[in-house]
Amino acid sequence: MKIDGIDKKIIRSLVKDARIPILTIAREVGISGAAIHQRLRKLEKAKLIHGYHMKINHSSIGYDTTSFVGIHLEPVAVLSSIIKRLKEIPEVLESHYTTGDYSIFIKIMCKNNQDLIRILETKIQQIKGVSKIETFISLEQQIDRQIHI
Amino acid sequence: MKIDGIDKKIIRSLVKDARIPILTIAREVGISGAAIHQRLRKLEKAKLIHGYHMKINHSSIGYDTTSFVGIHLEPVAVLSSIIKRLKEIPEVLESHYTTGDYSIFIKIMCKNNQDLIRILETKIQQIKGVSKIETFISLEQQIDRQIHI
DNA sequence: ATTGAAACTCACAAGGT
DNA sequence: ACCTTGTGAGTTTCAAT
Repeated sequence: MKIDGIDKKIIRSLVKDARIPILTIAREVGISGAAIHQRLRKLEKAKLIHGYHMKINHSSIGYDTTSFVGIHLEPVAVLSSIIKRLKEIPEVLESHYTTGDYSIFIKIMCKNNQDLIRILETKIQQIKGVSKIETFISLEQQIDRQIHI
Repeated sequence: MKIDGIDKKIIRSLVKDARIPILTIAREVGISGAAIHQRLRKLEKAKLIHGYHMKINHSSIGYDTTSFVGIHLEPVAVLSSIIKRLKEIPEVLESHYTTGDYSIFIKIMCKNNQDLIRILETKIQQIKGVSKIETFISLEQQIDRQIHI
């Protein structure tokens, strides 16, 4: 899959604002709307685009605590069944199988610190195979962006 | 700001697919397009919506290594100037000021492990005020989602 | 690959209930 | 808060280049 300068401009536009009209991109780039449309189909077909998503301001719906939790697993633990349990916890937004000190590393979003403690104690710690956890609460997020094309 | 069931349906639709036409949502919900349009304006005005973004399949553009890096700071370090330096590194996608072992916690996306090492050694470690870093490479991401409304 | 035209669909604003 | 309507704008397909 080759991506030229026009493709990059299309991608940059849509990364910034996924609801921008194709014709607006077309005018900025200087080719017809039909051409942009066709290129976009091509990019989607090549699976270069993962989707278009609205991002919610989580604090405006009462979710104010973002945290990262490193999870140590017991030697006998089965990863797939633990992931299945984690998926059932809606506050768990990301889960990574990692190198380093932990086996699983998750990003979790809770209403507040108390809510976080509740979820850690009554949900995460209860999962069979989880031995020790370590929590890092984000006091402030200064950077939030995508990889630049 | 009160959010009713219709608002939730609108939000869920757009979180899943930010380019879905308003009229399609209208037909699913069962009210007019103009009503959906008005509600959306209201939600945007209330800053409940952070934006609409296209998500790129990073591996299809050659970025295959996602990592988390815990950064220890020297006692004299100035946070704001370190963040400024981190912002200049395009591979740094998230930065959090955290409680726990580290002061700063970043998410970083690189082409491969060698690229990661290069960025850690020639960029992150070179920042004045950074003392020790600890790296967690994501071997697999099993969960990636937003908070559910 | 890109274009312009055609047919269709949508967004947005105004006025009414 | 919601609806209807109108119009300008956007989307999508397609034959032609």
